[in-house]
Amino acid sequence: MVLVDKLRSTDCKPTKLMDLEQIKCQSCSISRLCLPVMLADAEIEHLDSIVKRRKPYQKDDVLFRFGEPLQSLYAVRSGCLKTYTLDADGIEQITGFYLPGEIIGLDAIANNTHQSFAKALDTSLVCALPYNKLDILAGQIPGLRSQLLKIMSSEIQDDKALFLLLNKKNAEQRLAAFVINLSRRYANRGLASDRFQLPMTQVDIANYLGMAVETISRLFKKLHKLDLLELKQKEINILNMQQLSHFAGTSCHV
Amino acid sequence: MVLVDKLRSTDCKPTKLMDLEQIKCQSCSISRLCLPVMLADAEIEHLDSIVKRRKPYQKDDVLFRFGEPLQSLYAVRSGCLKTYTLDADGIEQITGFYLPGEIIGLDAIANNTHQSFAKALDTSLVCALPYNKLDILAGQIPGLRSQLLKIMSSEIQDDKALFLLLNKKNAEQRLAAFVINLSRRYANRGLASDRFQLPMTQVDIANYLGMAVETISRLFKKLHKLDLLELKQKEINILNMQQLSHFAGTSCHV
DNA sequence: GGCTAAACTTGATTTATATCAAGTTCTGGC
DNA sequence: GCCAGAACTTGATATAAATCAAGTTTAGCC
Repeated sequence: MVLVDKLRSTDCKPTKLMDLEQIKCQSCSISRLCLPVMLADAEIEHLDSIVKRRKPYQKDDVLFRFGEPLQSLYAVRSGCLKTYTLDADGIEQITGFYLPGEIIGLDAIANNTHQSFAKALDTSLVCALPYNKLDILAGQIPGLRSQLLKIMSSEIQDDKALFLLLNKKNAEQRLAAFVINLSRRYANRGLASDRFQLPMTQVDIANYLGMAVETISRLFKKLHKLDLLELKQKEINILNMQQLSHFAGTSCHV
Repeated sequence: MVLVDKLRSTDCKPTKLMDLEQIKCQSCSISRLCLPVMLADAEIEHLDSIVKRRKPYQKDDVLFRFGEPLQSLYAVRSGCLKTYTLDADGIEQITGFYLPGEIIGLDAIANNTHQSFAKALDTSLVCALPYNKLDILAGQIPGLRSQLLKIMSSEIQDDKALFLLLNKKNAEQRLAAFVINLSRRYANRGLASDRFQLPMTQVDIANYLGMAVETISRLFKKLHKLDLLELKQKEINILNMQQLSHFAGTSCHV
């Protein structure tokens, strides 16, 4: 099955789908990206006991909707998801993409209400972290408390970086930076960083980066012409990482 | 003295400058915006004991620099400050403005390093919250832990909203939304929301919103022509809050 | 109280990117 | 293996806002 193959390629050990749904934090291949960083074994077990593992979400399945009360944060185990709001005309406004090891729903903590919709872009496994239990556990385990604060701080950092990107950079710098950013996130989870599948459509990328799809298409072509990357169907192949990074950072007045 | 007058107008009780530097969390007029929300008296006292009150920062004084280790978060008591980074050419890129009751430096928690510069735009009083002590205290006081998480979540919410604003709205909607946002924040601290001083220059606003100063100037003029607001020197006078909000939210195709 | 630099204003011109229009290619379901 | 809808591509045109240029006003300083 396609699904099992996909999951296999995500995890180190070849395991059956059933096992992947049940796997514990202790043996989770992405735990170093997730919450259990630096926790003692007993503490991880404690955390593991509150985590609810969900059956895989299929493409277009919705995890939560705007306005729903916060029940759980979601840690992505495999696949990819997006968060989005709807504007006055009901048009989708994508606010984020989430890869394995990343936590969805942190913005809901302030007023116990989800601020966006979350939807799977692909078959995805997630762990649900019931927030009230997580909060209590954070009071008992100093390492978990610190880690939770760090994860939130990290999200604030990322948001500020995105802000600067959108506010100060032109279209090609945005797209280059977007690709570099995805690449770094794949590298972090131990996957190939110079060759990977784009989990979202170009329409989604355009929406997220505040550009027209046509512009995205033209710019991918331009980046290819410059021998910086190749895009075949949805597979990105970064040909010159260093120059692409440079391109993303500083304006290229050519 | 100008300073004392300014502080007086910010605080309920007329007090001497010396008192304001020493005032405790228990009697701080902005405490409901700051950390002590919902804490018991004894807990507030506990928090109060770690807060270091600083002499006022003068206009252009720097609180911390990019790359410095995180010592303290800063709670604004009066005045206004900005955070910014420098781009490759050394040009200032403003990432935020901070009003009384707001906390500066949350993005530094992830890797214990400040991610920006922070500078006073005006004579400003701040409380320094030593982070290691705050973290420990958060482990002892559940209400403080929750509040800290909520404040961080709230910052993430604000960042996402800003992201949507910059990504999806045109220049006049951005400016209108910026003014509305300031107005709401003044209202939150119990000050006039329809008539207030702009604490930053138009150059700073332009920088923050990713626009040219000329555009800001023209748009303020346009908003005035539409009888939505008045700008005299640095004093904003919102003439039609409802329409201005509407203007900020939905595109006005006129 | 006059001088200087910064802040702001106004108009003319340019430009990056959106929009419009009309394709082609890909993908999933029967 | 074919069909329909979605995704992507390509070119022509429009436009919002930047840039350039040259003011005027404001505010701090000796």
